[in-house]
Amino acid sequence: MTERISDAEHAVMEVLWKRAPMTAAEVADQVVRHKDWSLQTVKTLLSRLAAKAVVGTERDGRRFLYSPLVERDDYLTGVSRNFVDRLFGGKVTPLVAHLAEADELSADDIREIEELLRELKK
Amino acid sequence: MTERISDAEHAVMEVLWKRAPMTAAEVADQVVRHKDWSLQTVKTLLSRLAAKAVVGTERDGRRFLYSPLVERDDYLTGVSRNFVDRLFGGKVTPLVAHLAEADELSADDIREIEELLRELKK
DNA sequence: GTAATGAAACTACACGTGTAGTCACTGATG
DNA sequence: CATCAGTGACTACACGTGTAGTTTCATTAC
Repeated sequence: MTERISDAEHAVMEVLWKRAPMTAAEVADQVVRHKDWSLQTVKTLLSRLAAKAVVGTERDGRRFLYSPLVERDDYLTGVSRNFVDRLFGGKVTPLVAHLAEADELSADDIREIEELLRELKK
Repeated sequence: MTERISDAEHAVMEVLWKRAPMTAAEVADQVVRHKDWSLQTVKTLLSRLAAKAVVGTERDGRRFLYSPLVERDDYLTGVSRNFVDRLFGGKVTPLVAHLAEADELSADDIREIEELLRELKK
């Protein structure tokens, strides 16, 4: 069971998944481009992620370097499965059907997905 | 902005979406088939949902009848969009691609989705 | 060596959520 | 009429989360 990652923590993870290892200050610099948080907030989130062993720390002199210990792909798989399970009875088709009905799928999207599925069958 | 519905509240809503209006006791009877909750817990959740105007109440003598005020479809659309936005940059294709790579899509699923997309293009 | 700086660690605090317990009221029953 | 059973209302309480402020410790600059 992968540890739960909250929304705010997820924003931090996205930064670390793009590049790692990074110092807290570097992470904060990146995060602040999207979220209006203070450095302290980002540090707190990093600590919580470290406490949950979702990121690892490595001492670099007087500061830490942080790196993800969980792969982005694995995380996405976990939450996606959970999402599809809870809301669509575990089946992907109803999810796609729903998005389509709600007009969340453009004609381009449909073409893209068809192409993707064609590839998958090979 | 539709009011946020928590996980536990969602379980209650699923019951009400299947049949409504229902009394608190009836809802609890159904919910308890899946969740190991007390009647009081279900009542609390109903109250919170009513406070958020996600369910409506109608007096029936000394008790209440509860009905959803939010359509299941609208709710699903909201959370799905939110989910796809946050995790897949708002694009559905990467979501499908991800599920496929993670082997969450069976050959049958793929056929179903292809069929669905064919229908959509008409 | 003392002061300033920068980093992590610790503390804070309100709000949402999961999960109930208890109270008060109102009809029904004997 | 006195009691009981069912119901909603109110209260509780711990834990997670968002969002920091404060403290402490080590290093760097004078």
